[in-house]
Amino acid sequence: MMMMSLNGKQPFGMAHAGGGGSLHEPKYSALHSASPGTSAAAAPPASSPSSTSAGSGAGGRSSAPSSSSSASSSTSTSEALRRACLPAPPSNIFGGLDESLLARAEALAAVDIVSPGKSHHHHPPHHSPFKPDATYHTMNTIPCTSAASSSSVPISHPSALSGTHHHHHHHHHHHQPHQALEGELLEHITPGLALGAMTGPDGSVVSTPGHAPHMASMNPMHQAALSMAHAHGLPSHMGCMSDVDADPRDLEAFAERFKQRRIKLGVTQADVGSALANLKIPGVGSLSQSTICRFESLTLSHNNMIALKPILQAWLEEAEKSHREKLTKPELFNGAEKKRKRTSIAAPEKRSLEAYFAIQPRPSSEKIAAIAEKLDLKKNVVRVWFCNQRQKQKRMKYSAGI
DNA sequence: ATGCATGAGGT
DNA sequence: CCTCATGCATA
Repeated sequence: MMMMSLNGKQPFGMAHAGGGGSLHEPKYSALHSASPGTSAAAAPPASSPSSTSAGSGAGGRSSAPSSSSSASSSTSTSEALRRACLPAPPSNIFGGLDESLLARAEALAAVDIVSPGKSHHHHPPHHSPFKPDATYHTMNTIPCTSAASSSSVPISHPSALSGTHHHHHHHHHHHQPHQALEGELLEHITPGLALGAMTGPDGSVVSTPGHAPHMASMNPMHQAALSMAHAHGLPSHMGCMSDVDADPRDLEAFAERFKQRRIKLGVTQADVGSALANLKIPGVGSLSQSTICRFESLTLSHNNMIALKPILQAWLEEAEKSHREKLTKPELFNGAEKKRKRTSIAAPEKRSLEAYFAIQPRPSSEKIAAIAEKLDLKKNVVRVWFCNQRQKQKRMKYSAGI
């Protein structure tokens, strides 16, 4: 009974605090909508070349100054470059692959070729003692002292703006690694993946999150920034920048400045995320701590970074203004119960997946199913894993080598 | 700070 | 089913 503060925020600049306990109200982000590939609609608010976007726009923001489909990669110089830098040996199927890696992948691959006509009784000697995918969930007993909830602005407009965009697309042929190889050299390999795995890192002991009520010391100014809700238009000068600045270097610089100033204001990443909704930027709702974190660490796609920059910049300006004025308004937070499961893929399985990924980043459904069965994971889990892996491979990070 | 997940929008 | 932008749940 007496939890005064509302949300356990993470200690500022740092992270890793169980502070995750941040309970925010259901945030609906309207900021969504991606226009992959060729579409080059403007990002969020500022950029939109067409005035119409603002009014209707809401949900639709798309970015993509450059095409992004993996297939057509060369459309944008920067992106192509970026990707080229990533530590993923794309072409060398065997050339630069380590043997150990290959071995694992092969072992894995063996699975799918085994089934067809032959005896498919390749049942694993013994796989992990327990389901690798310990899908655990923790009851989220939110003791949240729900305060007055009110101004939740779930600006959710499913509408998408698809404006005129120049798009040029030349398709690239993509030679995909022959899958035949698997059938050839992998057959005899023994799937020893599961062996010697159990003892490993996969403690799988998910003990209690143990969030300590670590809120007691709040900076006097800490809340000031959270609530600036002036709906005044953003500085007009923004209109031109969001559309054109796509330099990773600028983004990197901005991200860093952003983080530093944010910390200076005593605001957590989660705070920023929620506060974003208070800026009544059309089409912009709140964002999660994750996203803010990723922005700061540049672990977002290039397009995403570009799209978010103007928004975060706007917030920063507002926050600093408010801070100066020492405007203090009551916080409004709310908690909602949400549960979700996060399957944890054990180390050995993960290694196998990685190995396989090195060979074939985009396995077919059948293969995925086979892999899933072999690793004793749900097919969907495997599929999602591959999706996420591809995304990671693509994300920006210190890829700004231009 | 990250791993796995969900969903929208496109093929 | 994929890609992308995001987010919950975690370590």
